[in-house]
Amino acid sequence: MAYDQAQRRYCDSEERRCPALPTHCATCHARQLSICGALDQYDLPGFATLSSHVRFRAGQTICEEGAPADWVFSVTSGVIGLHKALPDGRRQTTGFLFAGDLVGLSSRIVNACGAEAITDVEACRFARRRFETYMNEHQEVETRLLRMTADELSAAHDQMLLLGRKTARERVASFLLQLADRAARRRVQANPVLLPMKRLAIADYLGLTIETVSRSFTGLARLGVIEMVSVGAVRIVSMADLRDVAEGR
Amino acid sequence: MAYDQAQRRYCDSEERRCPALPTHCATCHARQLSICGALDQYDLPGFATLSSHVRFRAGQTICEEGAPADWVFSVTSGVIGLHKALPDGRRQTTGFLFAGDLVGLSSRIVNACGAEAITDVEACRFARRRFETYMNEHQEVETRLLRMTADELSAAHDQMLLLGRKTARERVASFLLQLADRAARRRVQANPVLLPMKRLAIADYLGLTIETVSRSFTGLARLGVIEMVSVGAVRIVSMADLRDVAEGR
DNA sequence: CGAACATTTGACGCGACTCAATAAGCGTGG
DNA sequence: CCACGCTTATTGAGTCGCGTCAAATGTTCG
Repeated sequence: MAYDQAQRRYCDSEERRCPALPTHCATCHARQLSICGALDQYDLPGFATLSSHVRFRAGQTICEEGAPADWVFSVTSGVIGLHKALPDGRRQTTGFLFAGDLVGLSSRIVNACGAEAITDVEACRFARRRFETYMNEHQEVETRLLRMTADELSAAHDQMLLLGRKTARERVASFLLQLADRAARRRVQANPVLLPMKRLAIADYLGLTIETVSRSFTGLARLGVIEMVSVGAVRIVSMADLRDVAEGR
Repeated sequence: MAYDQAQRRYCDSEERRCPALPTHCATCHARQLSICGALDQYDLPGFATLSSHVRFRAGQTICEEGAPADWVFSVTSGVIGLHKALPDGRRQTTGFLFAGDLVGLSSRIVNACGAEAITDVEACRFARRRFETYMNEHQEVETRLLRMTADELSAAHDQMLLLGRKTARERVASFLLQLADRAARRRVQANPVLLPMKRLAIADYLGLTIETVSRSFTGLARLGVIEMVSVGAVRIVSMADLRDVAEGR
């Protein structure tokens, strides 16, 4: 996460989502962490006192599906995975959240999804009750949240197309494009795409098994559209070709 | 759609979503149609003039994926299907909308999904620009829309679990439970579940083919958890057993 | 009644899953 | 620096659920 000296803040929130309101979290004492464009302590007096800074180690459970939805989190660094599960243990990851994203948009009374730290994570935690009260008192926050939730919904629809209709290879190609796209928007390294999550997490997100994910990577590499730099980094040789593969053309 | 003499309105909006604000559409001259709890002409003066009443025949295209998102629709009767498609024609239906639902929640500049009339449809149409302006001026509308969008997002996550991890039989069982649930909430016939859509529309929604949908119905019937009353009506013999099948237990 | 369309059923093939073995990463300690 | 053990990733062989293609049956409506 890069510190912008000119703006005196860290810059890893997504620019598309947070075009106007650069922010930081006053409860993170040592450093000023970008929390989310939706939440601006300057425009919104008293906001900073609502949150506390929390950390999670990779693999740690942040909240469980079906548990009371007491908290809203704003990711400041690291990656969080949201997931739903069936009684027999089959699991579907519904999304990965990066710095600038909010955890809990789809929850009301109980958590719609479980959340797990994919990497080490830092986040700002808000009591949902107070968060919602504050939101109702500050319409600009509510407007911003509505936009973010609508964007999430749109992304969920894309993922439904992926899960319902795409082949394994198309899914993995689409996933790489998603990651590259998000990285570019967050202004971090986008071409050798970094994969912060393990194969299992990717498989859970794409509705596949780890073996099929692995074979799909190999297949894409043999096609020549990507090169495996390492297990956790993929060079996209041709963006256009990868897009064609992802869309089944 | 039943007319409630006491409340002087039609009652097919979903009670869960529209708990407090019974409404009707002043532009529907002959009858007072419930449009959506979020949109109340009494609390919100001038609102009625924003919309016009439109009709679509079954099978008609309401709007196309990727086209400019000029309109927001509020369904007053019938069923609308939202879908996304790949260049080669593979199609995924992302949701079915019934009376009381809004079309266009996930769209911003262009339509995130295409929309098609599954049955004959009546709806109220709003110019998106004016709708959003009005929304910004009336926070209660925005609050309601945020809730509706969050609910949609939660439903989308459930569907991702279905598409990514459930077997064909589990998907069809889940689908029947969804329909029964919505019918109950809309206070219309819920046990012999009515299927207003064709097998192809069901298949597109569940990420299957029509043949597999058909075989799954037959399979569930042979299991004894449902009975096919007709092509468009299914009796649920045991709700609990059907739930067990849907969850893979 | 009959044509057009929708649904069901059957036979078969393929893509992704399962199970199993091998290889690659990675931290630890000698 | 390398040896060792543990975790994670890749590759291979075989199976199975769902897709494909084809035919039969049911439904709708002029």
